[in-house]
Amino acid sequence: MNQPTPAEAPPERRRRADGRRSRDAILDNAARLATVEGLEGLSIGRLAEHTGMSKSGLYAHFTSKQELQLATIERAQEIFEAEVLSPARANADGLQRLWALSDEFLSHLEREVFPGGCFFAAVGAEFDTHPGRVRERISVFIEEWVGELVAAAAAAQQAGELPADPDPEQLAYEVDALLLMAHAAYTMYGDPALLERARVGLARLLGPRPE
Amino acid sequence: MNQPTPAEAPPERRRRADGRRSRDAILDNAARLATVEGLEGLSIGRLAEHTGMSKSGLYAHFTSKQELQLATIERAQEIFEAEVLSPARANADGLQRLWALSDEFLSHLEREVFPGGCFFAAVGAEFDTHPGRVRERISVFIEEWVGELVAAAAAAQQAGELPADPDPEQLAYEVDALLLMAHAAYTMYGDPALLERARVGLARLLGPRPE
DNA sequence: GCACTATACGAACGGTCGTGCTATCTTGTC
DNA sequence: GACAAGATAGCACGACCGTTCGTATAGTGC
Repeated sequence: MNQPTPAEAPPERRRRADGRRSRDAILDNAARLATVEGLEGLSIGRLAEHTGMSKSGLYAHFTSKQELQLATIERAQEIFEAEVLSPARANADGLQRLWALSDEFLSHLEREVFPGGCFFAAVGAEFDTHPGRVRERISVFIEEWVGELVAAAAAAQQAGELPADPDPEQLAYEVDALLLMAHAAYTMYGDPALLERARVGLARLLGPRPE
Repeated sequence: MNQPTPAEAPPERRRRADGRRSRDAILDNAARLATVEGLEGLSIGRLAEHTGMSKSGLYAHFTSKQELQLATIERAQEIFEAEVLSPARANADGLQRLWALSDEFLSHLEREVFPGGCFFAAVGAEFDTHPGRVRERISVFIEEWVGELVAAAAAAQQAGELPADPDPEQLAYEVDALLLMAHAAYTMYGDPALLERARVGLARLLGPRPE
């Protein structure tokens, strides 16, 4: 009933090179600005001004503000992948990777990859009370991130690098708590000592870094 | 140089009983709605509609939106005092109070005193990148809250209820991290098990509840 | 009970929001 | 080099924003 046939699929609009470049520039700015102004508070006009193009020119790349927000999340996810997940995955599964995930996360805060700290912590706090497609995508990503922590914790336990007592989910929760706190405190006060406190807490939780 | 004399102080406008009642109702709604819509996203019009009065009638109680935001923070602080700090302070200083502060905080999340979780976590995440008087007041309150945790941790250590090893600031940081995580996770997913995880983490940090 | 004034309202302001429409450039394809 | 289509800009819209103003109503101190 009303099922779209393949023939009715969107006609696969071809993209021009300059258009793709513009779109990339827009989303780069959007991902970074959203951690400062918020994903909702970021207006099309200001984003256009900041990108150096007209409001309608920018808007032509998206069918609605919500599509822009979803594309921004996707771009932020790519940045997070490149800056945190990918380097951490270069480490062996288990305790080493768990430490690497934490260290890379804290490093991306310190390097201020996003001016407003962790993108997903920032927009997650904004959209946790706003049901819809945007919130859905954010929460899915957070679940994947937590899953990554849980998997590393479970591997560490199976390798005997960590005691089995707090189950992997609990361990991931406590690690994530320290990372979230580091984001919140460092974004609010800007003092690197507040990142170091998270590292101290992690050492109490995981023991010293392996190797 | 341009120093205000006492005579120039604001003429102490007298308040009527019904006006005070209206103002209280406005701020009650504002404090709760701000955890959902955000302190900036909450518009005068919607707040007025939600309170059952006209936009201009509501606005007459404040000289600007920023004054309304500051008054809202003050009201939220009173609520937090009544729902969390005051009951916790009924406990003896030291480990007992540290546990009470944590439990009362988690309880106020579970009872949904604010629909968007912890007021100061929510608006703190919104304003951490917005310098100004609003952010200043929020950060001052957070410092006071952390100070309360630090003081209780220090007292617990001096009473020999906790090892002296992680200094009180570090201990307070880790406790606060679990509480912040509980707020974020519970607000996003609504699962009480996510509050329980914080309690488990606290037990690993502080040992079992005393008495 | 009267005079005073805090309170509340309706209307309107300049501005910005997201969103369309149309025209004009610019790029890639044959 | 012509031509279809993508990219961008200009303009305008209705809605809502914070804010102001004039005015009617009603609580309070004398």
